[in-house]
Amino acid sequence: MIELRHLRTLLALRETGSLVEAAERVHLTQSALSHQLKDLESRVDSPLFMRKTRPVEFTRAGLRLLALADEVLPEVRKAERDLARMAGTEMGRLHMAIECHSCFQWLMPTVDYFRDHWPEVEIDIPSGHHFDPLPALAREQLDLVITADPQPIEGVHYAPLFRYEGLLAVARQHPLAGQSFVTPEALADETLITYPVEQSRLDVFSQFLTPANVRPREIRTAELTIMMMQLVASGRGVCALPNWALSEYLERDYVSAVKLGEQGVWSTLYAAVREETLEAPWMQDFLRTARETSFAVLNGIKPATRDAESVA
Amino acid sequence: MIELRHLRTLLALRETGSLVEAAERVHLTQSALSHQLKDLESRVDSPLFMRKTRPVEFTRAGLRLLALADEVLPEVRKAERDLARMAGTEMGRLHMAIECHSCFQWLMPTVDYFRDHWPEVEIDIPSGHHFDPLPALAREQLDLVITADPQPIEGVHYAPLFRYEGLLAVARQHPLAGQSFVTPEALADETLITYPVEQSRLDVFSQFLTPANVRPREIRTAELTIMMMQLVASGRGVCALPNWALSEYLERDYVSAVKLGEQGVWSTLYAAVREETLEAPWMQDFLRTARETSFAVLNGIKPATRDAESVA
DNA sequence: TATTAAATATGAAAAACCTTCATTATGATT
DNA sequence: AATCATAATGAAGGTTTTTCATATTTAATA
Repeated sequence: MIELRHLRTLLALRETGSLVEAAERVHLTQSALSHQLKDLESRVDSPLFMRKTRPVEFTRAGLRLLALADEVLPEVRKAERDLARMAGTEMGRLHMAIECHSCFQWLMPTVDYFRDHWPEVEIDIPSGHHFDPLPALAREQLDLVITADPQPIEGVHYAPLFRYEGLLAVARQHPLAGQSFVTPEALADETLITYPVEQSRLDVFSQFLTPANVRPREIRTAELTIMMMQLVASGRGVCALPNWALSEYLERDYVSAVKLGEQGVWSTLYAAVREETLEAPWMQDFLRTARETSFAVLNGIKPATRDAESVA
Repeated sequence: MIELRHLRTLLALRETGSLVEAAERVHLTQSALSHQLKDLESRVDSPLFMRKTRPVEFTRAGLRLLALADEVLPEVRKAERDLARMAGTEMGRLHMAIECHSCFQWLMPTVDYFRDHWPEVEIDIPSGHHFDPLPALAREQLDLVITADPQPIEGVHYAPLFRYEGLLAVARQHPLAGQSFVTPEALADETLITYPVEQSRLDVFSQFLTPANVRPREIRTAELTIMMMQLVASGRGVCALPNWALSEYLERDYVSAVKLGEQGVWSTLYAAVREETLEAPWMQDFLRTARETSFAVLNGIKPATRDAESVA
C-alpha cells in the first residue's frame, strides 16, 4: 500500500534531483531513501525513476505518483494546519533575522502567506539588532535566521532553502562585461563594492579571492542593493551578488553580470532553526512555503543561464 | 505525521461505527486500531471521536480528518489503479457466483463500474452451475462468491459487504400485516414460500423457525423474487426476504413486511475470495466498489425503518 | 584509459514502529 | 447486580524502517 511517506519522498526527490539531497530534505539518510524507493517500486511493480541521470528522470509510473503527490499533499498540509489550530496549539513565535541583504524579494510573499494561514503565530523581523543572529537564535531571542554560512551550534538545525550562484555585476561598458567568466586576478585592479559585513562572510572572498590570495584594489561598502547597482552602473566599481538579486537589473540592462571563475561560485541559503521549534507544524509549513515561494519567485524572474533544477 | 493508514482506518470506522468492525474491515485487530487511533490522537493532539456512543461520534478534528480522507483516498485509489495498469499486471479473472438470489440490484452497477475501470480483468457470472459455489471457489473454478453463510474453508477469506435484516412479506390484508413483529409460532399455520435451496441455508429456518422448533404448515418454492411476491400478494403464502430485496414492492404497496421476532433476524452478506486473489489491487477495488455501491443502492431505495449506519 | 569523485545500492544490525495477545475497564442491557 | 459487548491497556512479539558501513556504479577528468 502506498503511504504518504512515499509521496513526500518522491516530491523531495523531484525538487532536489538526487537521493542524497532528497534524503536531507526529509530528514533521512540516503540509504533509507534508496531502500524506501526500492520497496515502493516493488509494491507498485514498476520502476519509478532513472537513477543514472542528473537530475533523476521519472518514468511514467513515477510521474503518475508525483501527480498524486501534488494533488494530495497540499490537502494533507491544509488539514494538518486546521488540526493544529483546533488543538489550540500554544501560540508560536517566529522572530527572524535575515543575514542576506537581498532576500526580501521572496521572503515577503512567504511572510504574507504565513500571516494569513497561521494568525496565532506571532511573526516579526526585528530590524537593526547589533548582536550576532546565530547566537541570538540559540539564546531563544530569535526563532529563525536566514544565512548562507551555517556554523555548527549545539541545538541548531540548518534547513537548506535553495542553492544560488554568486555573480559579478559590472558596468555594461566594462571590459569584463563580455567575458564568459572572470579570474580572481582580474579583480586586483578593481574597486569591489560589498555590504558592510565581515569579509569572511562574503562568498566572493571566502570562495574566490582569498583562496587565490588576491585583494581588490579598493573596497567600498553600500547598505542597499540599489545603491550598489548605481555605483556599478556608473563604473565606480564592481560587486558580487546572488544571481536572483541581480536579475531584475540584468533584465533592464542596467548592468552586466559575469561568472566568478570557470565553475562559478555557488552556495546554499539555509534557514537556521532551533531543533525544538523545527518540529512544530507551523515551522514545517513556513519552511515549505519559503522553499516553494523562493523557487517560484526565483524562476519567475528567470536568472539568465540557469534552469529550474539547478536553482532549486 | 499523518499517514494514509490512519485515513483508511478512520473511513472504516465511520462506515462501520465501531472499532471491532472497522478492525475487520482493515484486516487488523480491535486492539491494533485502538492503539493506532490513540497514537493518531496524540499526533494530532486532539481527540478524534467519542467511543461511548453507538455508532461512534466524531469530533470536529475527527470530521476534519474524514474530510481529508474523502478527498484523498479516492485519488490514491485512482493512482493505484493506473499504476497497476502500467505495471501490466497479469490479466486477472473474476468469475463469480451469487448465492443470494436478489443481489443483482446492487451487483450490476458494481460490475458496470468494474468493467469500465479494469478492462483487463475478465469478468463473468456463469449462470446455472450445479456444483456448490464455495468448493468451486477453492478449486479455482470461481474467484468470488457472494454468500450469507460463510463456511470455514482453508484459503478462503470472507470479506463482509453489509448487514441486512430478513423480513417476512405478507399480503396487505393478512392478519399479521399490522403487527410490529411475528413470533415463530405464528408461522405454524402459514404457507412459507422460499427459494429452492436447502432449508439450512435460509435464515428464516436457521435463525428463526428451527431454534423455536416450529415448522410452517406448508413450504412452496419459487425461483424468482417477483413470483414470490405474486404469491404473497394474492394471499397464497408468506415469504422471508432481505429488507432491500423487498423494498421496491413495499414502496408500491404491493405487499406488507413484518419483523421476524422482536429483535429481527439479521445477517451479513460476504464476498468469499481466495486468499491469494484478495490482495490483487483490482480485487480490493472490486470489494470497495461493491460495498460502496450496495450502500448507495440500499440507501437510495430507503428500507423503511433502518438508518444508514445499521445497514452499512 | 585509468583515476577520481560523487551518487546510489546493498546487507546486516539496530531502532522504531505496529500488531497481537491476554487481560482489564467501561458502558449498555437485562 | 449480572451479563454482554465494546474499548483500553501493557507487555511481548513481529515487522518494517532506518542506519551504518561498505560496495558498486556512473560520469567526469587527468
